[in-house]
Amino acid sequence: MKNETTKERILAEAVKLFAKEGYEAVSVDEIAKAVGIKAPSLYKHYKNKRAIFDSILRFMEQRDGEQAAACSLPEGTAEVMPEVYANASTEALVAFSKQQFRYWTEDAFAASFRKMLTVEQYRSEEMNGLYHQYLGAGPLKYTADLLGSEEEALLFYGPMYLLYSVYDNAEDKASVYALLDAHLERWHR
Amino acid sequence: MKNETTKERILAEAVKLFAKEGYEAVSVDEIAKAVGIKAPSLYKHYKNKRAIFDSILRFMEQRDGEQAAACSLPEGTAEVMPEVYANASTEALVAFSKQQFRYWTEDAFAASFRKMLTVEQYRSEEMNGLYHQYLGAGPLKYTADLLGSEEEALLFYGPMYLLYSVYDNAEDKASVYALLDAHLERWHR
DNA sequence: ATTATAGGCTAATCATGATTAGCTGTCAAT
DNA sequence: ATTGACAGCTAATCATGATTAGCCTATAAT
Repeated sequence: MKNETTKERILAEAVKLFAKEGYEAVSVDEIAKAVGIKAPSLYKHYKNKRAIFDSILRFMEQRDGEQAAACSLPEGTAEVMPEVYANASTEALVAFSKQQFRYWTEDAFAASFRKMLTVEQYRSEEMNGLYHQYLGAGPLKYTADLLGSEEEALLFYGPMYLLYSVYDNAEDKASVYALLDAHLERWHR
Repeated sequence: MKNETTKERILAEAVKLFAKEGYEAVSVDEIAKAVGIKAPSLYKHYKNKRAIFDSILRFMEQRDGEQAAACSLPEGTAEVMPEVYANASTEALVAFSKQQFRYWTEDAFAASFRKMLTVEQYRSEEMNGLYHQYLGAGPLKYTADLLGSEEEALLFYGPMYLLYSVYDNAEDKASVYALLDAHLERWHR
């Protein structure tokens, strides 16, 4: 066993390709080539192309669980646990948001996954749901619950959401982090 | 000749499909079926599949030119024409933004085009450029020029940008317009 | 009336892409 | 030393998808 197993390499290369081209547009051959093996060998690790995609989803789901667990912010919605929300400070939201942004931009797998969701979001109900859970309505609603206002949430999360897109294209990534920090400063008070 | 020519119908159906599935994932057969003809007949109107895609881009480019011309806001960048920018009022930006939002959501072709750019944005430099020109860094920079601050621009355009995504999923579209209006109100002053 | 064109159709063609079959070498455990 | 699972490879297979060829009909212009 190497530092990274072939099965993992396939996942890593596949998510990169799916992010760039979209699931349908990527051939099994392309994935295999990226990994450095021949297409039929892929089938020793995954039942078929779709299974690779599904594994990416399951892998991320698991990762997300860990990420959430390692973080102090409450899970669930405000309706179910209002008292917990009342205590959560805006400071914590800011810190959490900064961490989330770094996660979705700096972590190679997460960054590819984010792009993959972006390009797959309109293909099915399921993908649409995941996109919103991770990047769209999900974080927005979460923020709204914490800030107690949908409009405030829009003002808080909208710029972050836009910065993902800016980040992906920026020559100078540091300047984007500076913009993010400046934005988040507004909520320090 | 009908109200809408076959050639136009092809464009309309194709952009819808490309928005949902992505260019590569859509077969010529699928487009033909949506139009109500057989695949080979498509070739009487377009040289090949790529030509349909290119026509969509050119059509939108033209449309955009008209849209911009019919609008009072200045074209070009602040660097080239600072005096024009100094005169443009925030009121005008708000009005323009509301119009833009309605355009990218209510106009069927524009809405599909927006989604198509979203799902194609990572495939090539060209698509990335168009995505940002129409929806990402373009409007952001434009806003920054008018407001004189990148951070303000983020605060202004970020929420709008997020609302496109919210809109696409909303059961109740009117509530999204309400949110947009509430957001834009902030800049009335 | 004749004819040319536009636009639709069916039946190839030809390439690509997913997947399977079956062979082979490696390596750990017997 | 032997063996079995693992992971790779080459050579099919089989379906789908883009595109072309060639035919047919309506209709607009002569």
